[in-house]
Formats: sequence, C-alpha cells, structure tokens
Amino acid sequence: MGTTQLDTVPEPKYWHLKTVLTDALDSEFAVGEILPNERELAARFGVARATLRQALEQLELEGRLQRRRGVGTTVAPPRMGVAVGDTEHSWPGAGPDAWLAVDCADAAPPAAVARLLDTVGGELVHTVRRTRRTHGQPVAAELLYVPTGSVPGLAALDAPSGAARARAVLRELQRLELDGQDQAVELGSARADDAKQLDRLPGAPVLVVTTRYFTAGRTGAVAVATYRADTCRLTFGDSGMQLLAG
Amino acid sequence: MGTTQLDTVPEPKYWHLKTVLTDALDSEFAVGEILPNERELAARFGVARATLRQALEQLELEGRLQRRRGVGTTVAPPRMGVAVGDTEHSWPGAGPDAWLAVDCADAAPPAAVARLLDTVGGELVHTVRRTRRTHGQPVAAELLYVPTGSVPGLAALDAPSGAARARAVLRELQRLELDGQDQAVELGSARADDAKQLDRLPGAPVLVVTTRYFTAGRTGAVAVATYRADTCRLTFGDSGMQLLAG
DNA sequence: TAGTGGTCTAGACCACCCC
DNA sequence: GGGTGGTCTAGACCACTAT
Repeated sequence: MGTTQLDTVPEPKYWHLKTVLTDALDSEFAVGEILPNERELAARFGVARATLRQALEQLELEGRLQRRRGVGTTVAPPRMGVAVGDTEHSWPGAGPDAWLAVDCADAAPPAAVARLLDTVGGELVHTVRRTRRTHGQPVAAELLYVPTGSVPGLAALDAPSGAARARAVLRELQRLELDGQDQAVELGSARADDAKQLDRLPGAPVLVVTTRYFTAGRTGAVAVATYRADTCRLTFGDSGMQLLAG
Repeated sequence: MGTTQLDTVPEPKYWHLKTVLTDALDSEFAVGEILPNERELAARFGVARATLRQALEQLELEGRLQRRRGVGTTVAPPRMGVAVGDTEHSWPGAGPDAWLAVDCADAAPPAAVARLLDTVGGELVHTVRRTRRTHGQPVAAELLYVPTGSVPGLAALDAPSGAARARAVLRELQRLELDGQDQAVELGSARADDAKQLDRLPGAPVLVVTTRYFTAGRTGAVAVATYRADTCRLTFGDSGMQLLAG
C-alpha cells in the first residue's frame, strides 16, 4: 500500500520537534537571537503549548536555549569550559580564581557532609559560602565546610561572621599542607538559596561537585559546589579543554 | 490577622510536593519499595496528575526514584560512585574495568569530535563502541574515536568490523605511550542508540564525559562517554570517594 | 487483559519584566 | 498594561509490562 516506511516506531511529537528545532538553531539562528514566543511556536507547529514546552525544556537542558520569564527564549552561546580539577592541587581560595567569599557561619553540617568529614554528628564546623563568576556571569555557588580543628589559628578576634570571617578561614586553610584531593560530580537540582546566587529558578539542573581536601592524614575540609548545568562544561585534567568552541 | 507567616513566596505546588515526598522517602520507605501509582498519589495529595509528575520527575533527576513504564515507581538506591578520572592515566581498555567492546566501524566523526582530533573534516576514524556495566547494571555507553594514523599497526587481516575489530583497535592503542589526558563533564540527554544501551528512554538525562588522550604531542584518541545521570556519581582524583554510602 | 508510566490536548491563571 | 515564560487542571489515548 501507499504507506511510507514508518508505523514501526511512533516517535513522540516533542522528540521530533526537538530535532526540527535543533536543526533550525544550527542553520537559521544566531547566538542571542530571540525565538518567537511559546504560543506562536506551538501554533506554527500545530501542537499544544505543553508539547512545545517539552521540546524547549530538553533544548534548555542541553544548553542550546536560554529561557527567562517575562523576557523570552534566546539562543544560548556554547557552554563555558570551567576548570574544576586542578592538576596542582590547592586549597580553595588560592590562585587567581574568580571566586568571591560571601559569608561564613559556624553550624552543624548536613549528614552527608558530616560523613565525609571525620566529625561526629552535631559538631560545629565553619561554613563558608562562596560564589564563582566567569565572564561576568554567575556559574557556581559553593559551601565549604571546615572543621574547627583544621584551622586552630583562627583567632577569636577575627570577625565572628560575614565575608571578613570567610576570608580569614580561607587564609588559615592555606597555611596547611595539602596532601591531595578527591572529587565527585553528580546531577542535582538547585536549592532555593543556590538558585538565587545562580540567577536561576529553584529546581534548575545543576552539576554538584563534591571535593574532599586531605591534610595530615585526615579530611581537612569538604566543599560542595553547585554549577549551572545549562551554561557550564566542567573541565578536569592536564590542560583544560577550553579550546572547544562553537 | 490570623494569617500565618506565608503569603510572601507562593511556593509552587510541585515544589512543596517534592519536599513532602523527599521527607517521606527518608523516613517511611525502604530502597526498592514500590510507591502507589501516579493516579492514586495525585488523588491523595489533591493535585492533577501532571503536577504530581512534575515532582516525581525532579526526584528521579536527583536519583531518589526510579520509574519504569508498565511497572511502577520504586525507591532508588544511593547513586553508585563510578571512577572516571584515573590518577595513573591509561588508555581505554587497560585495567580491570567492566567495559565491554561492542562494535567498531570506520566513519567520519561528528564535527565536534573532529575539532578535538587534529583531523580535517571528512577524514575517516575508527569508531569503537563500548558499554560499561557496574554491579550488573549498565552505567555508560561510549564512543571512542581513533584516527587511523594513531594505530598504523592495525593489520588488514584483522576483522573489518564487529567486536573483534574493536578489541584489535584497543590493543593497538595500548602499545602507544600515553602522555596525558583531558576530561570534561557536561549535562546532556541520551540519543536513541545510547538510551537503548543504558536501558532508558531517549532523552533521559546523562552526564557526558569527553576525554582527550594525548600521545606524541598530538591527540591520539577522543572518547565520548554518556553516563546515566540518575544512577551515577562520577568520581575523580586520588582515591575515589566510593566510601560515601547511604 | 489489567495496570503502569508516557504523551498530548485545550484551556486557565499567575509571576515577572519592560515599557 | 501588555507580553513573556511558569504553573496547574481534567481529561484522553498510547506503549509497555506482567499475569
């Protein structure tokens, strides 16, 4: 009969839409260009808005689109390469990183962090909050957990909290010898506080990088950094693949 | 008035649902346990099924739930730690990895890969497909691109394609001296072929690990491995944080 | 065949940004 | 105020799995 070769795998509409849009982005749109709004796109493709949104969501997840409420949908630039694993291990805060110490408080760490530190439950640790920016855009929000035992030199006369205290903790950390470090990457969704720092809505996909810093045979500190998954490509190793460009 | 302290931030329903379900998972459910089906859960919480699904999708993204069509929704075990960055750099296929060479073909690589290799566009490369399994479950699907110039010893008398050919290419690679390697991690969604190997639906979230292998001052090979983002935590560095457990 | 999650629709209203 | 994306509803049908 006159049927074409299909009927075998009824590809979901949103999946087909995604490929069509991907091709269009590659050929007909420039970075930063604004797409038609969702209602018009849905009408143009003859699908419900929810279906169109399913395709847009995947494209945003893949870093091809950027959507902002009240503004519109734009074509995203290629992901930034962000160096995460230093070949020459160093304490956080060392080197010319674009990190900004925001705040510091003494509190009991979450259970998952307490397990990585060698602390018993309930013990207080210095909790330093930092932000990382690249090319003017926020890319990461980090919480650094430092057991009080790791920085005995921290004087009581230092500021009890705030950015000054955060810098004091980092300064003390860097006096220690770093034996090595350990990292893990997993997918997560941004908590409300992190989302605010990253200029995203809560629940936005993030890459969670957990780093253990070893010193004197113990775990001297643990950092939990959440990177924007839509705009970042995390690089590890000898030379950083920053050269990969559009 | 008698209003409680809210009204300031009308938290979305699905977000609130997520926290409620998270707490329930922590306290009332065991790993592997089956949740009530979506229609019943939605009725129980008094929301539309689509809203309930939005919460479930996030929990699946965070590795807390596992959903299978035709079966149901179960409580997922903690993510597996999967070693990705070796301190002692080695060619793929070396060591006691749970990798399985599946196939091999000679083809022109995608543009993004051709850019990483030093090949000109259109040049053929050996393309080896491998699968990685851990604890009996598929965790990664990899495509390894090896320029023909990297493995001149590959004899014509080797099998022209198939798993045997794949193993022959890996064997030849391991004869070369490896100067170092480079890795990048980013979020992606599974293509249809990868999804099949990973036992997931197309579009499932994956962590894409791109590795460049350097030898003799050039890029000897490039590997693009897609890891299941729901079940895997990628570990890098000195000792691998495999100890992190539930 | 019965039950599950996956896809899709056609609406509605809300939060946010910019003019 | 007008336009954008974000949330939510109440249905329907489909694809898959197990029995």
